[in-house]
Amino acid sequence: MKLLPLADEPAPERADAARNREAILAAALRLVESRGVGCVTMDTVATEAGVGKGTLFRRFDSREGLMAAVLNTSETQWQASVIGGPPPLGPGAPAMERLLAFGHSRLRTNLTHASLIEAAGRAGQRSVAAMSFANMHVRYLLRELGVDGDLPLLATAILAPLELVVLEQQVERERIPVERLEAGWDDLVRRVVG
Amino acid sequence: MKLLPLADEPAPERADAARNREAILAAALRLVESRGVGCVTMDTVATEAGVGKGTLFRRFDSREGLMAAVLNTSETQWQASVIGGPPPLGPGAPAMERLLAFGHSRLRTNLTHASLIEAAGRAGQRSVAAMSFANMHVRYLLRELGVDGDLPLLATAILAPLELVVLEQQVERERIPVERLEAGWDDLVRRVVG
DNA sequence: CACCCAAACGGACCACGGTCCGCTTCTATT
DNA sequence: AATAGAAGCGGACCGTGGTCCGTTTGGGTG
Repeated sequence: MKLLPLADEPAPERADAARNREAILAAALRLVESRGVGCVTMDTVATEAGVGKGTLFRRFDSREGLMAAVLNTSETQWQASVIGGPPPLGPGAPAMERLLAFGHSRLRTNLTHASLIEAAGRAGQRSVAAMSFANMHVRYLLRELGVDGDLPLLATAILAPLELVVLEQQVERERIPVERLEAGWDDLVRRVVG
Repeated sequence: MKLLPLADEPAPERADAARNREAILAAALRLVESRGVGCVTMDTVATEAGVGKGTLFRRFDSREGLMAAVLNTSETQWQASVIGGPPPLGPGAPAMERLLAFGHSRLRTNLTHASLIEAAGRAGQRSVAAMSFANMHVRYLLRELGVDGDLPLLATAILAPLELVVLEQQVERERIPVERLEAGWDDLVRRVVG
């Protein structure tokens, strides 16, 4: 007899499903770093993973979804180093130093994973993890610094210039060197923190 | 005898080409506002404009390019009202008021044309007109306000939270009402201007 | 162990963006 | 007006993302 779930649990995953998810993710990661995001088709990933194309789409919804999942692995590592890594990015340094280190790190990370982020598109942004974590962390640091006001919005405002769309405009179009972007961001932060 | 062009002129447009460009743009605009950006295919536009598909792509490079061109028409109108419209958006109001009005207007415009902007993608951003104009205008107002520092970067930083990617996250995901976004932006600007 | 059915699978199929190339049309020149 | 050749045209064609549905498989039940 089956027990009725009281709250709707997220539906347990069947064994083969889990195995396939792993295989797909592994194949995708391998292909992406071997031939570059742009040259990885869904068919290729499916073949490489030894599954049908339908399976890819059931698991990850879309190409964007798959790329977002791939991106998520490195994103998770990064989050770990923010939460528990060495200062000044990790805990142990004064809030202001941490905030600046955070911005620089985020800026460079975004630039590094540019093509993946782009390929992940909206799926990447809307993944609860990515944006939400950064915002929460900045909010925390701002509070620590005694800033008052609408912290969620202030955090977003500070984070916005680090978004890939903005960075790309500046780096590619206007040929601004990364160091200047960092300096500019520091300036922004100091003005906002006051 | 043909006179050699001293500087490379942008190559004059043949009459039929110009006619077709008009027809395509008109058809695209009509289709976009009648059935929505998402339901407009390149084939449809071609048919509606009475030209071949190849012609579309020769003129506008890609779907993004076409959408960017469509977007550009309203963008141009908007720019006109910033340059020569009634205050506080247009000239005649104190710089701070103008700056705030500018932000609000930009915010609402971006939200209004959300789907088009998205469809225009990178082509929309990189169009020299759009981003470059806004940045230049903000720079001008900041200078007017006696702000010093790296004005191009400061302007970008102020503009960044008004980018569609950021706005959508806040409006759709976090259900933040537009009024609060405006207030938040005002706060940001005041902190930056000091 | 045999049975069942919901969940998962997979690959044929479709729609759309984008390219290619042989043909047509414009316009400069005499 | 005739001509030539460049610029433009168009639609058959291709690759890829995404869907659909008949078939297979996992794992709970008696």
